[in-house]
Amino acid sequence: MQFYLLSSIKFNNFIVNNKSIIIFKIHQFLKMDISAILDQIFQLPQESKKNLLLTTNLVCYPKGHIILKAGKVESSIYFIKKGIVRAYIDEDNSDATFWFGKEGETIISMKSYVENQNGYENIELLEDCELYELKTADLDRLFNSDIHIANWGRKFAERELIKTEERLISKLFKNASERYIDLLKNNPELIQRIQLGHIASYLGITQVSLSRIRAELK
Amino acid sequence: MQFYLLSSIKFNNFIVNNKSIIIFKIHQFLKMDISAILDQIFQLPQESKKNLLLTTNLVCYPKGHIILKAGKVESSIYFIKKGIVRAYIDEDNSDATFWFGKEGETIISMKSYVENQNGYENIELLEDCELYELKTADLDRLFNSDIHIANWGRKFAERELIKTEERLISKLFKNASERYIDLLKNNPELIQRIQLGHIASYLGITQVSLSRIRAELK
DNA sequence: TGCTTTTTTTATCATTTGTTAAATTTATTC
DNA sequence: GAATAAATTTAACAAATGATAAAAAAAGCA
Repeated sequence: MQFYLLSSIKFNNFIVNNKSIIIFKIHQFLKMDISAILDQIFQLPQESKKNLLLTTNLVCYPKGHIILKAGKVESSIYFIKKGIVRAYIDEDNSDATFWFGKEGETIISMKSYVENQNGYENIELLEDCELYELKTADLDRLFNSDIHIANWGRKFAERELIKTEERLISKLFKNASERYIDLLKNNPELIQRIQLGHIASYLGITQVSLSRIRAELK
Repeated sequence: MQFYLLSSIKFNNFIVNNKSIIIFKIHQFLKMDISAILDQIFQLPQESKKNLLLTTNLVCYPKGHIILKAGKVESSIYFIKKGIVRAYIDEDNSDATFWFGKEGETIISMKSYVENQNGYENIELLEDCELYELKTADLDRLFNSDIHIANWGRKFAERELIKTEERLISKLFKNASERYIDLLKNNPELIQRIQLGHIASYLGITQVSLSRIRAELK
C-alpha cells in the first residue's frame, strides 16, 4: 500500500497541513433511483407503479447541456437520478435563474405541458446528469387510464405549488439577507454545488449584492 | 314610474351634475355559478360534474369575515360565486397580503390540505361574498373514486402552479413599477376593487412606495 | 350635513440594493 | 506548472425602496 503525502491541502477555505487531523465532510450526493423518486411524491399501488416505471427511460447528458428549451412545446419530462440543474429565462444580456432541481426532483415546463404552449424556461445541466425520461404523451395516457397515477400527478403539482408559493412569500416579504440565510439553512447543498452567480439570481439579487451579504455574515 | 333626481353624484373621482351626459362605466362584477367555475378548470363528463356539484353548498358571509384561519387544519375549500377575498400572513404589527381571489377562483390552504398541517394563511372577505363550500373529506372521496375528478384536481393545481411561478419570476426580476403596470394591465379590476394598502403588499412594496409609483405614472 | 375615522398622498431622510470597474481568487487548459 | 479564463470579492457611487410623520382626500356614520 502506498501513501501520497501532501504538504498541504486546501479544504473549505482553510489551509490544512499534513500533520493536522482532518475531519472530512463528505460531499457525496447520492443517486436516487426512479422507484424512490416516484414514492416520495405519493405511494402508488404496485401495478400502477410498474406501469409508470415501464414508460421511463434512463438517459445521460453532460454538464452544460440544455435539456429543455424556451419557445417550444416539450414532449418529455425528466426525473433527476443524479446531478443538478437550473431553470432560467433569457434576459437581454444575461439570464435569470428561478429554479434549481437536484436528485429526486422533476424537470418539467408546466406552461408547455399544461397549456400546450411554448414554455418560457430553459433548463441547463449544471453537472453531468443521469435522468429518467418520460414522454408527456405516455404520461397523459397514464393519467387518463389509471386513477392512482392521476392522483400521483395531482399530489406532485400540489406539492410544487406549496414550494413555489413559499418562495413567492419569502421574496415578497423578506430582505435579501434573510432569504440567503434561509437558503443556507434549508438547502446548504445548493450553495456548495452551484456557483454564486446563479444563487444570487435565484434569490432575486445581483451577484455583487450576494457577495456583500456573505461578507457581512463573516 | 318615479324618478329620483340627484343634484350631483360623485363618480370615479369626478363630481358630475345632473345635466351632464354621463357615460357609465359599469363596475358590475358578475356572479359566477358553480357549473361555470368547474368548467373553467377542466371540462368534466356530466356524471362526474353532477357528483361534484352535489357535494357543494352555497354559503354567504359578510365583508370582513375571516373564512380560513392560520394555525389550523381546514376542513373546507370554497369557490367564489360573488365577491373578492385576500390571503394574508400575520406579521408583527401589520399583515402581508400575497393572494387575491375573485369570482370563479378557489379558496384553499394548500399547506393545510395537502400536508394535513396547520396552514399559514388567513383569508379575509373584502366584500360580502357568496361562496360554494366543499368539504375536503368529500373532495378526497371523489378524488379517489372518480378519475375525471382526480384529473380535474390535477389540472387545477397545475394551473395555480403556473400562475404562482409567473408571479415569483415577476417579483424576482422586475422592479416595483413594472409589477404595478403589469397588474394594471392584466388585472385592472383588482385595483378598482381593493384598497391600495393591500395591493402594495401583494406587489411586495409599502403603501408609500406604491403611492409614489402612481404619482410618477400620472 | 357635519364629524370622525380610514385611506391615500406627499415630503424628508435612512437603508437596501443596483451599477460599474477593478482586484483577487479559483478553475481550466495547454 | 505557467498562462489564461472564469468566478468572486471589494470599492465607490447611483437608484430604488423603506420608515416616519404630516397633510390631504375619501369613506363611514350619527
